[in-house]
Amino acid sequence: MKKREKVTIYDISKKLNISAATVSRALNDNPKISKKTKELVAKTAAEMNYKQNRLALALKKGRTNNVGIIVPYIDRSFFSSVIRGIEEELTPHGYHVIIAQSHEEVANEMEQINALLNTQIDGIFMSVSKTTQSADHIQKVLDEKVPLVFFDRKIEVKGVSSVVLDDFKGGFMATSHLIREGCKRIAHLSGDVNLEIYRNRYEGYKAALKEHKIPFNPSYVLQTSSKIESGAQAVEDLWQLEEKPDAIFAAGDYAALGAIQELKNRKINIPQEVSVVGFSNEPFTKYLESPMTSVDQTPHLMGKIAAQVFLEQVNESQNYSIEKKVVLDPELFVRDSSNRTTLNLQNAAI
Amino acid sequence: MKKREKVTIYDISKKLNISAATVSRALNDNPKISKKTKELVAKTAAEMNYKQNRLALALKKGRTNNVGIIVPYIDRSFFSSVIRGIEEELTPHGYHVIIAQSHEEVANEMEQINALLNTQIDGIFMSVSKTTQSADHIQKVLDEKVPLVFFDRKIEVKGVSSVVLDDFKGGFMATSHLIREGCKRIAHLSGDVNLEIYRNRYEGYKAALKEHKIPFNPSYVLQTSSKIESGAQAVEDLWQLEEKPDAIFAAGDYAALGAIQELKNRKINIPQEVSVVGFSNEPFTKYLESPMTSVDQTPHLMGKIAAQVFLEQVNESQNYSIEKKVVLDPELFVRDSSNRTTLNLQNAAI
DNA sequence: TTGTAAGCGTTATCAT
DNA sequence: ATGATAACGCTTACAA
Repeated sequence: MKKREKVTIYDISKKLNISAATVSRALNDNPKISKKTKELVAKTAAEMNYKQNRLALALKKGRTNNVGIIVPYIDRSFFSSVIRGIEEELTPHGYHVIIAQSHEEVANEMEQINALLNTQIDGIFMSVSKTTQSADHIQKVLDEKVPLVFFDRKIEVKGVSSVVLDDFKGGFMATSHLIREGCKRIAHLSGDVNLEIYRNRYEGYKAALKEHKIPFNPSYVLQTSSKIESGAQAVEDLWQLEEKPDAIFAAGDYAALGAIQELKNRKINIPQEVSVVGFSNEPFTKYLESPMTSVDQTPHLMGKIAAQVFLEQVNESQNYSIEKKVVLDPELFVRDSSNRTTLNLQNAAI
Repeated sequence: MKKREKVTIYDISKKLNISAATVSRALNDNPKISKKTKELVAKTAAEMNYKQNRLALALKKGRTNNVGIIVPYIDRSFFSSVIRGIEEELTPHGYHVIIAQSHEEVANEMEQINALLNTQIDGIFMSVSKTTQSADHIQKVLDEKVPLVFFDRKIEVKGVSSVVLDDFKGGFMATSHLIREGCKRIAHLSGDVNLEIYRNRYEGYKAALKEHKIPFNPSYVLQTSSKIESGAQAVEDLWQLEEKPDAIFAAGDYAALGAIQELKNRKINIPQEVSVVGFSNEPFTKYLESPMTSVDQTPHLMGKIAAQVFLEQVNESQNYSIEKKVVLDPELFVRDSSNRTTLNLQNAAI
């Protein structure tokens, strides 16, 4: 492949018989440069098809205007929406977004962090993997004084900002909704307890029961993975019980879908006999034959706010340890799978 | 924010009283460096928490090991899957992936291209926007001798490699399948004709009709957008006709879903009275009450192959104009929405 | 085997 | 208003 030849400010300076410094200043609209030279330089640069080499700029300035995003998988609806939010907020500020996947493995997470630090990114956005327990690898980021923002899945690290959903509230809303619909024996399909988000959804569930004076029954709580089969299995297990549940609040939409499928297998009426609520508001939930009620995590907004938090952090020049914790409100989309009473007109539209 | 201090090879060289060049060589495992020095340098580097500045390396070498990907929207299931494929193929080779969105606007596409070229990416992957007509902005990429690979949506540019689906075949397979299921009056909901992919699906549809000696009826072809309402509207229009269709092949899953919804409104039996086939195999299609038949575009594979094409291109050092056109085979997932005869066991599993 | 010095393309400091 | 020069952190001839 032929070496690609780049036009530099030196080429322009030679052609115009002026110094490279002048060209640089003219290009940067420095007030000390005469209008005439500026125009001349601009014109010549365009003619020669000059393009600024942002690499050299980055080396000089010590910042690349690149940020890294580390997520478990980029093709999950939730994560790709967050990424989109970040991209859209940051692009107008001249930043570029580098993405990396952890595949839910803390080892990959470490590698990706190192690789990103090597490329001199100006910041890192990250949603930790399921297997992340300690904060050792996170500490390296802080040591380098690279701004870090957690979103959705975080671990507690002093001095690190985060933007997360109020998962407690989400669990509380979902459960309260079921109670309002008349459900009394509400089961909970919880997620991986290693992740704070699932613990919080569970706590929200318990709090709602308590507030409505409904006794908490531990045998109604099963841990599931975010797989359809896992949700179906949970129903099988629950239906071994003497007292069957009359509602299921799943901490994830896939588990909820599996539950629905197994309930239908058993000819159980949804929502009349058993109501179901999921979590995440995955796109598929609203396209089901009887659409599923689910808690929306506002991922696009989460991305945008995470980006804003980063921008604030970068612009604060003095104190080097601002920590901002943003907690977003979840939104409950009530659909057929839990709607025993009236049709919620507000959310009936797609 | 405190200026972050970086450890350079000079810091190491001072501490060890050797030259920076030796440090550099030792770090790069240069055979001319003694084992002893290498070990010493490695140890000291680790102690001092040295991290290579890949920016300086990039400036020196003229390559960043970053590639850019431009897609209409990153949070569309198809695109995020392709991106995932590219990322997974390229990460082991030390590349990082920068993503950018065009929002289906050619103007944004141009801006993103320029921005990416400025950051000195080593290659660009791109799926053109709906509004892209000419190749002027593409030519700039070629002028800079930056490897370019189109995926899925391409425009014809001499010397540019591409990885696309055989959309003709996809349309042909879908239509032939419907014919085999006994359908005689097959309607087609086509997509934006500005995009080659939709024209090809349409051509595949026509070819299948022809092969089976089924007369082509232009009033059975309607242009739709990739919206649910658009598919529903199409059914309304089609059902004005004297001779109603007995099958619908939609060039997109959302239009197909809209069609299904409207057919159900009209109490029309699917698939017995009208069979429906979509295109893209969006995740939601298999979770529908009666899952939808759809043509899969193997996006993850498409990403991986696009990445491989790029790698080949980079490694070819001599001729600077290898053009590779890869065409992937679509895969038909037969599900309930078109399955009049037997259950296809092979694809029955989720 | 190791050291010296130039260079990648900018910008910033200090002169003029 | 403009020019000369150093510096960002690294690699790589060329010397030694």
